Amino acid sequence: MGRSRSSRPRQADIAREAGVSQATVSLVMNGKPEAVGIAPETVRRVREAAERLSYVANPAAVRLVGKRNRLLGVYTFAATFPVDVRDSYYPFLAGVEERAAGRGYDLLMFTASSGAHADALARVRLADGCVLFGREASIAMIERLLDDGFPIVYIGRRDELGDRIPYVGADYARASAEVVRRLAALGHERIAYLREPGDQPSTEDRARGVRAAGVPGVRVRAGGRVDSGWVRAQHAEGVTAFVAETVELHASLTGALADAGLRHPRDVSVAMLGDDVAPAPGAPVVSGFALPRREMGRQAADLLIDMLDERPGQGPRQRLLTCPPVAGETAGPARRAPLEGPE
Amino acid sequence: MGRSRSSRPRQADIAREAGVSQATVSLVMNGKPEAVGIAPETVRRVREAAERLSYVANPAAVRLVGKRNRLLGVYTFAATFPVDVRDSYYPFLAGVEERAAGRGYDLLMFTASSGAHADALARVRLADGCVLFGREASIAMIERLLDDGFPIVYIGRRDELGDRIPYVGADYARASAEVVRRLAALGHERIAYLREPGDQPSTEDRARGVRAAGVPGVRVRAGGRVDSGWVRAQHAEGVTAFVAETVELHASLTGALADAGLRHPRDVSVAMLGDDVAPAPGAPVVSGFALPRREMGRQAADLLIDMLDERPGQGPRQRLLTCPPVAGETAGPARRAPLEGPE
DNA sequence: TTGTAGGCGTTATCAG
DNA sequence: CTGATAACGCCTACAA
Repeated sequence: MGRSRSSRPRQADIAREAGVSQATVSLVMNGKPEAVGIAPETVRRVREAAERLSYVANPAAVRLVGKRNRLLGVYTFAATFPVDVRDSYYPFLAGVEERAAGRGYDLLMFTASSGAHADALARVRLADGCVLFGREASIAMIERLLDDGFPIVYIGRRDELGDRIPYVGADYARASAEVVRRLAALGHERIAYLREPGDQPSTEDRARGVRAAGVPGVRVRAGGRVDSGWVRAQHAEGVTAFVAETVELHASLTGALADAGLRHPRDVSVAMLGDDVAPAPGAPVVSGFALPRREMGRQAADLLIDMLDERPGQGPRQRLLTCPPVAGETAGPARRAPLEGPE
Repeated sequence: MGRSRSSRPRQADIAREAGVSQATVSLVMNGKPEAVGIAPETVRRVREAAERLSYVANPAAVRLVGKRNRLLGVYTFAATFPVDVRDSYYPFLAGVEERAAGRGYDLLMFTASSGAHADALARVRLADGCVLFGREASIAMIERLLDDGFPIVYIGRRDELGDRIPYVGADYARASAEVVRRLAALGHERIAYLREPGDQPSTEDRARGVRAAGVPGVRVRAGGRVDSGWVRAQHAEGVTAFVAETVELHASLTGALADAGLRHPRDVSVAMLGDDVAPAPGAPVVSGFALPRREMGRQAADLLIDMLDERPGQGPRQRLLTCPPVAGETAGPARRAPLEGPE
């Protein structure tokens, strides 16, 4: 008996069944039988035999010989925030997956368990190329991958490596400027802007946008959580609008506002330089702008696959997508500060 | 110069670097160097070279020789709904990922474009095992995997294959019964139940639960979208509550109710046999129950990894998790039907 | 203690 | 159209 039972059929088994050679089976199964000039009758016999034995090519063998695994890596630089970043991560993934599926790639998601970038540096190479994202990227790791000629695309702008690294980012600067201008148009003259510490491009870009808005009364606070004392003080100084860079800062801000007894948008306006992917049920839509996450994922995957398939890249290797503004419910017309006394 | 740049390093490359044979590299990398008796000095040299080149074993090659590659597969039988099922898919994925990360596995997500399940399910064998999910599973293919002894775990109950297939499902029957009983307790005597056509376990289980609730005035409608005419007719016949099996049916139902000028929960009550993962902003919380998606993902991954690592399975191979009820905002006390005339 | 050789299932290239 | 044969990258006896 040919193959031992319980092991799956190989091309050799089909060949025997159909009375042909294994090479013929390979040719038939690869879809180009007539191109090579194989008798229709033979093709039929082979196909039948394959069907009968319910043959499927061993993917490991196929990929081994193809020198490509048709795997698209997805690596996240885990953030250190308490909030589950995973939530904001899936929309990107959806976009990547959509394109990968369309172009015949599977996704290899590297789990951020160890967080040890050293190990990651190697594991990432399990895939043919890799989409990277997350603030707090390890530039050393990225540089190393680039040096080795390993194909990567970053989701999010990265300028640390000049034009060496392909990316698909969001135009934070422009969108942020618009947010501030909208607030100004609503009559807000003093605006407090809460930014993250550090110098990640995503942070710097937004800061630049805020400055570029050209609204004079903007004060900046870089750093962590805020409390009711701080917001009360700001309000007392005439601040009528708060702009938080991230979801985390926004959460901190709304908490502080609530503690301080300030309602928004009634007493003050609140905006965010981004959006909230996983809003609490019943929470108001935050004013700000939306990240085209899915589209970023799509374009990143396309860019990467173009590189892998050695296609002539259709577009630039570094792209910034525009972010649609979100009017939201947390910002409204400015109301002259605390002249009314409590309640 | 050894390998061409941009081609991933192989054991042969390391061997050259370390001045040993490729076989030695394999022995060292497989962790049993001292068992075979390799000089510590040699081991060190090999390890260093591997590190320097960021070596990782080619998963295809590993699989071809019949060894594990610590990749956990994830495959979704994409539904054919217009609504993006992906949304309800990520919470499961999050659970799977969490456990995979914790136990040292990376995730291999198999993508299937437009019902090409045959091809995709063949590729699945590149992983050590696979978590499957989605309604509309292809039983034939699952059976094939089982026959070949390929480790799989289904997320969702599957009874088509008896006890051959391990799964982690939700206890739809019990949760559904509770939904109906809650409506009854609110005074609803005539309830219209909209179920999907077909005989998927998830559908049948819920139907069984609805029957088991023991509420006499329940009428069933199996099939697609409903319109305002239908809901109006039901209402006229004294139906005061509607139960939709799925998000899709629920969406159709609320549309029809709006068209018919019926408000819920004021005029009629609405419940769902499940929850809405991606509710529209500002949409009310739908009464029904929650699927413990993340936990299902966790347990499925654990179950599968137990099989892969040949651990003594901690629990049963087929599990049903209970679904916490969700009071929601769409169901309320019954209000005697349309005796009040319009407006 | 280390190297050599055979094989996993497939593709691809030859000369027959 | 068919055999034979050489990769692909890795593992594992078996030799030395």
